[in-house]
Order: sequence, then C-alpha cells, then structure tokens
Amino acid sequence: MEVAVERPTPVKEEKGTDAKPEMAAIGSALPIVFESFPSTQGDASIKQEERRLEAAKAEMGEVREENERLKSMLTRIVNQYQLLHTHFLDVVKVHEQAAAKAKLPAAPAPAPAADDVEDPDDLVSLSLGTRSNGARRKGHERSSSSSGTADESQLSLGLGIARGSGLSSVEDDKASGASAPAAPVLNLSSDSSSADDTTKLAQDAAAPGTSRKSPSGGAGTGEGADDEVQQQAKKARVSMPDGCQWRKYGQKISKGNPCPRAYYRCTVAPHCPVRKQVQRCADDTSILITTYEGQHNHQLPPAATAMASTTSAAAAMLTSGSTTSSAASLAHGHHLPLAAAGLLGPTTMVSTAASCPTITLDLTTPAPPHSLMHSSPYAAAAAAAAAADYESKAVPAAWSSGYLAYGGAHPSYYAKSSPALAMGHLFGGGLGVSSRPEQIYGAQSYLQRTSSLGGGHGAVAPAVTDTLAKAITSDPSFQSALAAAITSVIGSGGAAAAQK
DNA sequence: CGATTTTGACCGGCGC
DNA sequence: GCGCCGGTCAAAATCG
Repeated sequence: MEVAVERPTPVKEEKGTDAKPEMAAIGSALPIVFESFPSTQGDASIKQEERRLEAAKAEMGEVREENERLKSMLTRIVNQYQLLHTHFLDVVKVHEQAAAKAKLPAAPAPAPAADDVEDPDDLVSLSLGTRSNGARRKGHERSSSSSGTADESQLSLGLGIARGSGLSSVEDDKASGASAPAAPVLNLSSDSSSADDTTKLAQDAAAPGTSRKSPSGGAGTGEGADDEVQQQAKKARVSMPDGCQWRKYGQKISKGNPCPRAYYRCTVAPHCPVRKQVQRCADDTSILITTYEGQHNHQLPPAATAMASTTSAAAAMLTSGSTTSSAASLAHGHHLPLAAAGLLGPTTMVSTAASCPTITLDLTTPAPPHSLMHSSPYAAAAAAAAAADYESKAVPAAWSSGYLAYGGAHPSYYAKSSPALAMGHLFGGGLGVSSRPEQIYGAQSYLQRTSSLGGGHGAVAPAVTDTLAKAITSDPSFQSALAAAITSVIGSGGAAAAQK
C-alpha cells in the first residue's frame, strides 16, 4: 500500500522535479512553516506575512494529517506483521508435527519452505506459485492457503522461509537489496517485489514528481518503516521488482488519464524485446497498472521466475476453482500474497502484500519452468482472440501481458461498487458500465474460455491481447470493476471463484 | 565516467 | 490529407 505515498495533493508533472518521496516532503514541509514567520515591515508586508502564515499553517495541518496517516499505516503494518508471524509459527508447528508423524525422509525441512528455498533461516517468504509436482509441500500448502484442493497439481500457496535464493532472493544485487530485506519483514516474496515495483513505478509513472531521487522512498512509506530497505532501494535505479531489469525509455501522458504512462524496456539481455508499461489508474491513483509486452529472449532471473510462478499459480487457482474461502480470506486477512486469477486472463493476480494488495493480470507466456498452469496465457489469449473473431489470425511469438498492481487498499475504493456488481461486469453483466463493451466482452470470453481450455496451444493474436491489456489499462470503469471483483473474490473466497 | 532518467521530437497508425 | 494519439528515439541531464 502506498499510504505514505499517497498524498492528498495531486501529483505534479514530473518535469525537472526530482521530487522526493512523501517522507521527504513531509520533512521539508516543516521548515517552511518556520521560515514563514513574518518580518513586519509595513501593513502590506504584514498582511502578506499573515497570509503566508496562514498558508504555512494550512500546510502544517496537511503535514500533520499525513503524519497521522503514516502512523496508522505503520500500526497496521505492525499488526499485520504480527499476525503473519503468528500464522507462520503455526504453520511451522503444524509442519513439524506432520513431518514428525510421517517421518518423511525427504520431507521438507523444519519450515514449510518455499520450493526454491533450501535454507529456512533468514527470511520469511510467502509465495504463491506453481511448483513442480515434486516440490510441492502439502502440509505447507494446507496450512497457509488451506486450499482444500491444494493438490491441484501446479498450484501452491506457500508460506516459507526463504534465504538467499528463491522467491525472495529474487533481487540481484542492484535493486534487490531494496526488496530483499523487505521480504523478510513485511513484504512477502514476489509480492513484496510487486509492492516495491508498485511504489517505485507509481512514482515514476503516476507520481512523476517523486520519481527518481528516492525510488523506493514512496515504497518505504508504504511498506513501512524499514530504513535500510529504503536506503538500499534508493540505490536501485532499475526497477527489478519482477526480477528483471527495466530501463525507462519514455513517458507519455495518454488521453483520458492524467497520470503519465511510463515505458520500460528489459535490460537483462542486450536485445530483449520485452517492454513494460506502467500507469496509474485514472480512477484511483492507488491502482497501478503494469502491462508487459514481448517475450524475453533470455533466461528469467529467479525473481522473474518466481513472479511468473506466482501469476501462473494465480491463474491456476482461479481457473481450477481451487481457491478456497479459507485460503482467500487467509491471504487477505493476513496480507499474504493471494492470487485470484482467471478473472480477466490467464493470470490475473491479486496479491495483498503487507500493505499493498496487488492485482496482477498476467497475460504473459508461461515461463517454461513454470508453465504448469492449465490456463496458459496462450490459451487464454487464444480464447480472447476467438471471442474477438481473431481466431484465424496467425500468431507471432509476441505476447502481451499486463498486471494490475493494486497499490492501495482503500476501503473507499472497494466500496465504489458492490463486488457482486463488479463481478457481474467482469463476467458479462456489466457491459453497460464499461465504455468499451467489446473489452469486457473480450475479457469475458477470455475468462470463459480460459477455464475450459486445457493446454495452451492456441495461436495468439497479439493485437487481441494488446487490446485486452489496453482496455484494462485505459478504462477506469473496467479497472474499478476488476478491482472490486477481485476484492469480492478475496472476500468471499472460493464462492467468488465458484461463480465462474 | 558509465548507466539511467528525463523529455521533447519524431514516426506510424487510425479515424474523420 | 489532416490531426490526434500512442509508442519510440535520442540528446541532455542526473546520479552513483
């Protein structure tokens, strides 16, 4: 969440504003107050000074409000962390007991480790991702996600201890540092990265003014109180939340959305064609929309892989209807990464990080190692294509993906539209709401098909997926509906998933 | 000094 | 053909 990031004041245009994150802004605000004390010299000047004083007071009031928000935010984060910690301990306990009973030789170590995790020591990581069948850890799944159908082959919602490698280690030296530490504390696994991404990108794209100087300053505000994290994040000039290195190559203010859209290019490999667009939702600036496009021509870093797993799992979860209410509620309540996929595409992930629920719509190609999900992006995309009468079109290797990063859990936002209504929209009942029915239609069809398609071998019309992604990113109504729908999924758990 | 971001300009697609 | 719009380029600025 970007509690701290979100400033009541509108975002300014970024140009030349090496704006600092809110925290910094707050800090700088105080001095202003003191500086503005009048230096009486004539009536005019006195009045002027009084005006300044008034302004300063007002500003101070704002700062106080913000401070309050930050405090409450911090409190919430702490609470969440404690809840999570408690839950984690429970999980560990259960797991140990189970292990002791079964005395499984190769049983997962003491801790319900995440797949890639070998050493359950340092970091606590929550992960939701696809797993190789062998790597699955039922006890773990059961406890954390409690998805009765956790068996659903590729899907697993994990609560584990990550160290060095694996989901949380994701980050390479650069930006990593930033999120790595974060993972253990509040941000969980890929989710944490999402959060970081969200915040950073938010600054870049939506809150240009806060773009550079403190990449994660905003993030820090949102994620909470981890100075080290923030500092390290500051060093990172490349956003690698999803495990890849991204270089910004452009920014545009698109029509219909005051928030600029940032364009990033994958720099992991020299000529990687993958692009990424990040834009805040015009309707609710706390919502960050990221759209991926292209296909990596290189091996994905662990982090990216983890991300892929996560989204894949998310897709599998919803499409398979394996999401149990307990899992959903648990994830939500405890801010564990939650994937509620299948709403819009192959992978629409809703993850609630410590403080930053994230919705991820991932239409990307499944990472080979993680392509366990039944509803591959291709399949889904193909479905969408079919729905849009694009079936006949040949499909280049290109693909597009996007994920909606819901960077803020605002009750008000949730309340905007009833979940049921939103679901209706998503699932075909809300055409009237969307200014672009065809988009809804595409998503709907896509959704319908997604759940039915087994393997993803269909051809994909890039145009279709692009359209889909754009539709989502450009239509506030749709975004709202999506968010609300996902919220409903989170809240009602399997019930919502079952609605499919 | 290299890597990255910023930002105005340019280009191509699309609708009128 | 023209203008709008989105996406990309590339020079300048900035940062570590």
